[in-house]
Amino acid sequence: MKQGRTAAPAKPRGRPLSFDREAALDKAMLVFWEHGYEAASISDLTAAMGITPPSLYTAFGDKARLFLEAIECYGKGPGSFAQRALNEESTARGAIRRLLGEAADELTEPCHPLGCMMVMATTNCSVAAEHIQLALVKRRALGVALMQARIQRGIEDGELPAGTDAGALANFYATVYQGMSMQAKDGAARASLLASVEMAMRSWPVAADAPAPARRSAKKHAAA
Amino acid sequence: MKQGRTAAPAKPRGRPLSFDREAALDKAMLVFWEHGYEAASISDLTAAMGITPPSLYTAFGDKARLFLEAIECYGKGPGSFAQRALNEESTARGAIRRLLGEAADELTEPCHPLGCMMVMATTNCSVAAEHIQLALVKRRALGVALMQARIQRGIEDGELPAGTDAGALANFYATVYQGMSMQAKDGAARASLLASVEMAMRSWPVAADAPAPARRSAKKHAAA
DNA sequence: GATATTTCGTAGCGATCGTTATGAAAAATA
DNA sequence: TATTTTTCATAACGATCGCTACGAAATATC
Repeated sequence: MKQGRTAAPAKPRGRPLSFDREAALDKAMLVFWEHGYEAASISDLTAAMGITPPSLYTAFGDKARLFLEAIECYGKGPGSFAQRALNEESTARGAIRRLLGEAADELTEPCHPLGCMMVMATTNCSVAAEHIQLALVKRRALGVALMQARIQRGIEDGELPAGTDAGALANFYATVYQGMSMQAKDGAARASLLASVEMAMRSWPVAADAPAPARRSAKKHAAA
Repeated sequence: MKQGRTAAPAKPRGRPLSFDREAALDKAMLVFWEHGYEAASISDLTAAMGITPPSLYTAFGDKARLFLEAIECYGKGPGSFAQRALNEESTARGAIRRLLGEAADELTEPCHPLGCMMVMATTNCSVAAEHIQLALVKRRALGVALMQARIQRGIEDGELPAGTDAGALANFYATVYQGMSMQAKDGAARASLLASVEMAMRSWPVAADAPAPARRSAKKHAAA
């Protein structure tokens, strides 16, 4: 947003913001990512964002709305690899493999908090934050739906057996992804996650008339 | 403990406890299980346990010690199925399969909170609770070690190929288990988790000279 | 019964929680 | 310059956090 000087300057009336709203949101995202929604206090957030509580509230509404914006920020930033993997690969198998492979990189990246923010931020919370948790559950379900859609396309393309249950397959790989996120948070190394990705890909369905998958090491990139 | 009238009566001097310590601990476990360590407040706990704060502190020390006791209580109670599965099955494959299969039951059981307490209770917390989180990380690693030991025994028994990486295999199934816990917390049905268990078991290594695993549905119980 | 020991309920401790009232400061408009 | 509008920093609000004095009540020992 930040209304660049492109279309409508829309000269604001009062005193201008003294901080970069997007940069502050980025810092807030990191705090929520690291500690989760409830454990991240307003004083943690304002300290990281470099602003005072009144500035936070005038710019973002309240803690809940700030968190929801931070989630979107995550989805468009560090979490965007998933959508790219699903959209850019030519096969469903290649898409899922790339998604999990890049997840092993992303989830263990030392430049930012470990694990997936969507997975970790509200796994446990008080009754007061249940609506926040619900919002994240929906968001996660949306991610699974994207995987399912990509797999369904693979079925229709003949890449997967006709009787394949796209929903069950998507659920399985979502389960693996969420487990990888926990492992990363617990300190698992990238190589350890990649080994689990290899294992998980062995469960990929093969067409009944297709040759059995190679017993020994599979190629790193299956997509064309 | 509750010192039954078995060996040492050890007649206590002062006023006796007016509540059942183990029953109260059980209630506390449920609260921690549902909300996690930090989101479970002392007033939540005392309300569920039916006691006042001073009674809680004299009986259990403080919140952290109560939580650690609750974790042990979980491991000996609702979470004990895992150790039984690993100990009682005659094959490593059967043990892992039973562990995950019973997890699908346990994690979605409507009689108590969803998911695994060990996995959910401290996925995200403030810096003040980092030592609690560390204790749970260790506890989870202990569970993985048990799986690894069972798999290693399978390798030595010739059930699995000699070159199998027991640690990697244990990590994979731990990843699936933790992912299942998240899915259950998000409301996934038992059948959905069982489908993921089926998928995960397809990754089980087969000996090079053994016949390939059946393409169609595998038998429900692989163990003897 | 007198004393010692332990737990009981009440009530409140200091600290932090998320949030906001208040007025000065900085910009556009008049 | 005067007015309007918005953000700024200071300070504090009521509520809740984990935790604990305090004295009364309940038991064992003397």
